[in-house]
Amino acid sequence: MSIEKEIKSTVKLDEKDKTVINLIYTNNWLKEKMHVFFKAYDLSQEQYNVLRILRGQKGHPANLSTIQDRMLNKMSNTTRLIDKLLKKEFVTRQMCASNRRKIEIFITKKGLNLLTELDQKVKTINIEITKSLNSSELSQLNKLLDKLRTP
Amino acid sequence: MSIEKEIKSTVKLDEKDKTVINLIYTNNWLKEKMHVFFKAYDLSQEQYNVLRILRGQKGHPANLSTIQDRMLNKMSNTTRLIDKLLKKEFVTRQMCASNRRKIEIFITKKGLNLLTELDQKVKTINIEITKSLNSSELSQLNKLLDKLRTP
DNA sequence: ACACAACAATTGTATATACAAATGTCAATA
DNA sequence: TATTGACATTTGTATATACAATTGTTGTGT
Repeated sequence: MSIEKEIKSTVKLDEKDKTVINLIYTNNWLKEKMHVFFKAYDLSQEQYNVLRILRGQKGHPANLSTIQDRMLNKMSNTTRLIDKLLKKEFVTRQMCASNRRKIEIFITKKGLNLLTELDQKVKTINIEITKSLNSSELSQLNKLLDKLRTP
Repeated sequence: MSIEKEIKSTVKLDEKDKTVINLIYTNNWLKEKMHVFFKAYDLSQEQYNVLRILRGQKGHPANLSTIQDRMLNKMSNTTRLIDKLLKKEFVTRQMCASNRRKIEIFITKKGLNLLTELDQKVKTINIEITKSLNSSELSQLNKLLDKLRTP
């Protein structure tokens, strides 16, 4: 359904306004789906993302500022997010020997196992989410989103 | 910049995964811009949206469930959001005479004045946000987002 | 008229987010 | 070698979000 019908707009929106509202609306639609998915694992989207960042380190530790840098949501509180992952034993933290200001964070075996389990399921949900677009439309959409963000 | 460079991904993503991440990433980029804008007015995005819904009622009241239905974010707590708007005197509430379960919410003159002031500025920020895309790209993007959400 | 399910809104509670302030550490330089 | 500014993280606090439970009201069937 078109975004105008979807939000029952009483006024005609121009294409720019429509795009902004469409992005917000589409994101809520997406967030809802992701939220339902991750809830079953007692994990937030951003926690999952951080675990993936840590796996991407391939055995090397990552410190908090590196993680924050790569997070999708730059504003969230990284310390407390890591606290949650620690409590679930998906990561460990230790002081950096060469620079005691820094904290090194590692993903644990348990964390890696969770990711392995999730890999397939995330793949599946991403297929489900994008099922209405064919591959040419997907790459078009990616191109347009990238271009939208160019400063 | 392409989403893969942007998130410094260490693995090659397929187009579907890339689209999902791109949507999340783009939304955070957008949310950040909107947040900065609305902060100056001590208003959240959703509060602004609710005021617009109320203006769209053209003098008729809206009750809570109607508002919730039209909100972009279906999950937020409408009662408390209205509380905030009440405190700022942008809306009034009164019990519905014919059905005392319902609450009728009206936008005040003060609320309408704020919206009038914001109309121009929102237009401006939406132009700023979408400045990298021409009008054909904008309508393409809208079409793709609408299609993405088709069930 | 009474019981009861459905409805509409509110309240409670746990968690997440945003941002400022504080703490501790390091590096540069006077 | 003290001092100062920058850096890295943590803590505090206010607000927002998610969702369950509660309260009060209405419509319906018996």
